[in-house]
Amino acid sequence: MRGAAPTYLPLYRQIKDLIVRGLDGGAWKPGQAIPSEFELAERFRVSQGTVRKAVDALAAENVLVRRQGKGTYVATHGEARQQFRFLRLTPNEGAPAQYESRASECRRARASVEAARLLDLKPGDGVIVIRRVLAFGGTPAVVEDITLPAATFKGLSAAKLAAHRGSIYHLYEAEFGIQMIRADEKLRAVAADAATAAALGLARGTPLLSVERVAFTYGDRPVEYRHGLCRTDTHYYRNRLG
Amino acid sequence: MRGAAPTYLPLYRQIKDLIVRGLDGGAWKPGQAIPSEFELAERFRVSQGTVRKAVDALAAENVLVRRQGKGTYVATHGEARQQFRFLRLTPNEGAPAQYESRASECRRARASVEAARLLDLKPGDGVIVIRRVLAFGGTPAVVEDITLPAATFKGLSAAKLAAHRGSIYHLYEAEFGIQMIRADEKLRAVAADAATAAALGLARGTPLLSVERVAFTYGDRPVEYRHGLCRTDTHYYRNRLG
DNA sequence: TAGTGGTCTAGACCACATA
DNA sequence: ATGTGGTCTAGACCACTAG
Repeated sequence: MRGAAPTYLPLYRQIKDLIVRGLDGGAWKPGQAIPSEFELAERFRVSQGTVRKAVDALAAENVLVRRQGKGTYVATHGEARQQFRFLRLTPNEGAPAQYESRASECRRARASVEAARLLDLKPGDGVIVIRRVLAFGGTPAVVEDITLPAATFKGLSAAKLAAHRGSIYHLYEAEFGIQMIRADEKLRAVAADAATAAALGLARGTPLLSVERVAFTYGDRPVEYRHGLCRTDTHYYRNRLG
Repeated sequence: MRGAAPTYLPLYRQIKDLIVRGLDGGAWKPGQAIPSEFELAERFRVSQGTVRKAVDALAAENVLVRRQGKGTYVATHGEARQQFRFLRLTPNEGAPAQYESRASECRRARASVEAARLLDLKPGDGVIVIRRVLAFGGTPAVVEDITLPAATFKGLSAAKLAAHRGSIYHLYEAEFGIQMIRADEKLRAVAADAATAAALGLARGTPLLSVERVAFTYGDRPVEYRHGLCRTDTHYYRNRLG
């Protein structure tokens, strides 16, 4: 009679979903405050404690940010503090460095079978492919290809990439209203091919860290696929397990 | 007048610390149930809701495991379910594979400056160094060196390693009462040296994923340092950001 | 001083596991 | 039927921010 799904959805989970729907629909923009807990409680006809539990869950997922005495805010990639949530590359010595991004290419293409599967598209659907190089302190360290659904990122161009200051996720947020919430990555060690070696100023065959990423927005909708190749002699990929 | 530390510690945080101290002191063993929320509330002279919040925090850190209708249990590395919390290597196709561990070496040594720093020891303190190979489905895939404080793991031997079934963290838990809670890792791509290449049946210079790990027990005490080299043609290192 | 999130309590009731 | 964790509520008070 009963499947694997829960037999009922707790009230605070329903409230959480309502808040996410509001965020997804643009009711509250990144960086802005959402209504107070009591106001949301009144709106949804539940107690403030139930709203609190829903907001707690979203804060734990870094979707919302609580600030005592001020309010609860929609997380944004435009803050320095959030900058390193999706950037795990760290210099061997010293603090997380600044990086400069240079996009060498931004073209239209058709989704490969693989890209279509990962981005939940149909093969042949329009995509935008960006190739860029990340440099830390002037030294090129990462070459990556980013694949995006053209329908979602209509109008994205090399000029826009060049004009934007800040992380590319901030650009997605500011220009297209797309919030990146989480990502899955697959890491491998590979040998640099000739083109990549040249771009990074390394010998062909140098071991590089291959990072394949699928990033998701609200509701676990995949909206970005990227494949990066990183030199890891001057930097390492930090990770925390637990 | 006031430093960066909080001006006070909420009651539920104090309760949380008391529970951790109990776990650290062995009051409740891995796999066992801790007392019910009401019993803990009575013992600590607080309300059940306050205990709940403390337990919630520990469950979020995977230190405790809640089971509705049954009780709250101390997490253990002896369960298949917890097996993959610290094992990120995944076969390209199919489900997470079984792996076999073969320790080729288990010797006493003196802590290097580096190991001493990472494990919070004094240089020259006694350590145990284990070298082992992990094989997935019969194919060697990982070579790693594990460094442990000798004082904490007194009596660890090649024989014990060979005799133990299950993960090495389960061995730490079962034989030495050491619970691994979390770990920090540094990942790099490196070229296989001659010895590692031979051990893995690969050509010298093959790109390998280098994984340096410091693992911590209760109270963020570092008790294990390991350095692994993994082939990543048949497997990848999975990671989730967000 | 007012408004927000943060803590703490107490009690009622629901869902689940076990006997 | 009983005991456990899980949800929901209501109210009081604390800590922080801003005007």
